[in-house]
Amino acid sequence: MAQERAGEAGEPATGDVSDRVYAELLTRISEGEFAAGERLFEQALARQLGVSRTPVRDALKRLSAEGLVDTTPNKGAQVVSFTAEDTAALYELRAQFEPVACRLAVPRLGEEDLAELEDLDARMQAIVAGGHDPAELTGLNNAFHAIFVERCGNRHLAIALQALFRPAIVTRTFRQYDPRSLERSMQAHQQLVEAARAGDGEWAEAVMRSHILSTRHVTGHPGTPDD
Amino acid sequence: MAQERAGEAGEPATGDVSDRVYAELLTRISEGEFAAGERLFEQALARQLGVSRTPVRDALKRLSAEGLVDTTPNKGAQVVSFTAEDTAALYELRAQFEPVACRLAVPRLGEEDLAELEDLDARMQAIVAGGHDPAELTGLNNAFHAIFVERCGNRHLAIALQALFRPAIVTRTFRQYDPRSLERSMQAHQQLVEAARAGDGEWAEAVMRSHILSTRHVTGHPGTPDD
DNA sequence: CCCTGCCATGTTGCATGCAATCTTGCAGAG
DNA sequence: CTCTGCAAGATTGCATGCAACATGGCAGGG
Repeated sequence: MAQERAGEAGEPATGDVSDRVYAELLTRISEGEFAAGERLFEQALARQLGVSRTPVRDALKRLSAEGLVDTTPNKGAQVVSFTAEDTAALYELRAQFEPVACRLAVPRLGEEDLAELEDLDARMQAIVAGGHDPAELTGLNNAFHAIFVERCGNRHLAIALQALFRPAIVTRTFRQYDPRSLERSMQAHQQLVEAARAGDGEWAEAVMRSHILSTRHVTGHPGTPDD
Repeated sequence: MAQERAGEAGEPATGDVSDRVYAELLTRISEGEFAAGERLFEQALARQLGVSRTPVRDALKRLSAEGLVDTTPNKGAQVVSFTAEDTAALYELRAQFEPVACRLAVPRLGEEDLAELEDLDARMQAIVAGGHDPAELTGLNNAFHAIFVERCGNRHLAIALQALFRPAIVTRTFRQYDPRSLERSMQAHQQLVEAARAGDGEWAEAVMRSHILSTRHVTGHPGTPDD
């Protein structure tokens, strides 16, 4: 859900079933169904998803390349586990690089992208207004941020940035959502949409930077919202 | 040849044969044996390397995730081809980020790493002094730069940076080596080793930045040396 | 002569079988 | 009681068979 877009930015194109499995595993990881450090067995997943081991294997390899699972030669894959320092560093890097991607992307956004941003924003606000479902919100938020990364204009920068950002979906699950920060994030998203509509990359960059920084120092304790 | 280190930084660990195939394809691509845009057929490569299609498939997927080959759903993989703008942007990003990684890495380098840096530097100088073999030099240079990236202290930053840098090995093959820039690069490498020995991250950062920038503006024409 | 539709070939993608390796539990010696 | 060695189970990694899709050539019609 929300990751069902065929080609995000990297080279996701593999097969048909393979992509389904990948998407499934991705959402399961992001929704916290798999604990950090939990081993992922090919055969078990294959049975569960009603497919062969091959596409599962492919998906795990892909997740491994993206840094979402660790694989050891003859032992298989397990969900990454982060130390507090890792998480902090991750946010630090994000705060530095994502705004840049944002600035680069804004002038390149088409009407389609803008519409999607608005749609995602609206859906997130709807969730916040009603009953909170953190998992679903995480997915939408990822999609929201992904748009800027994907459209930054340089394939390899996009790949590199996604390598940085994707692991965050693992850490995020372990935090609660506090209403105050959440509201602030929603406002930031709205402002991002506005800046994007205005085609003002620098504005968007600034908003994105403050958006991320605002979540950084609360990292760990009371709970960061979706950034 | 220089890529034979088991685990670079990302999650390379797969199998035994699989890694061999990956390394082989990587060097072939970097040495320009495969033209840009050339299709890579699984079966053909499998026959050539005396293995099954499976490890070849794995290796191609890995290269795809790293942005070295493009894959289309039912068509397979082909070597990436860059526009001039892509290459320029790549160097731009490199100039921004690699020095940072370098600064972070230097304080973390152990005696072993320093020795390897010196060794690589020495071997590159030997090649320059004798008959030039650009291909071999490229491999050594990649290994040299990789050390800084790998030791930067953050796994995910390392992955992200490698996503940026690895594609450069494709573009580099298409340039000639001009003695003047080459000499300058060698000096930069030496200075990097010195800075690393001194544990001076900022110095190393500055050297690395100028090192990369010195190669940037000649990109395309007369030929950049190995950066 | 050019264009369109079909058919044959080739290639990828998925499923499955087998061997090598690692892990886990137990038995036996100290 | 603890530690070591072994053996059985389990899991990954590699090889191969089969079906689906894409590509290229050829024939037929305009």
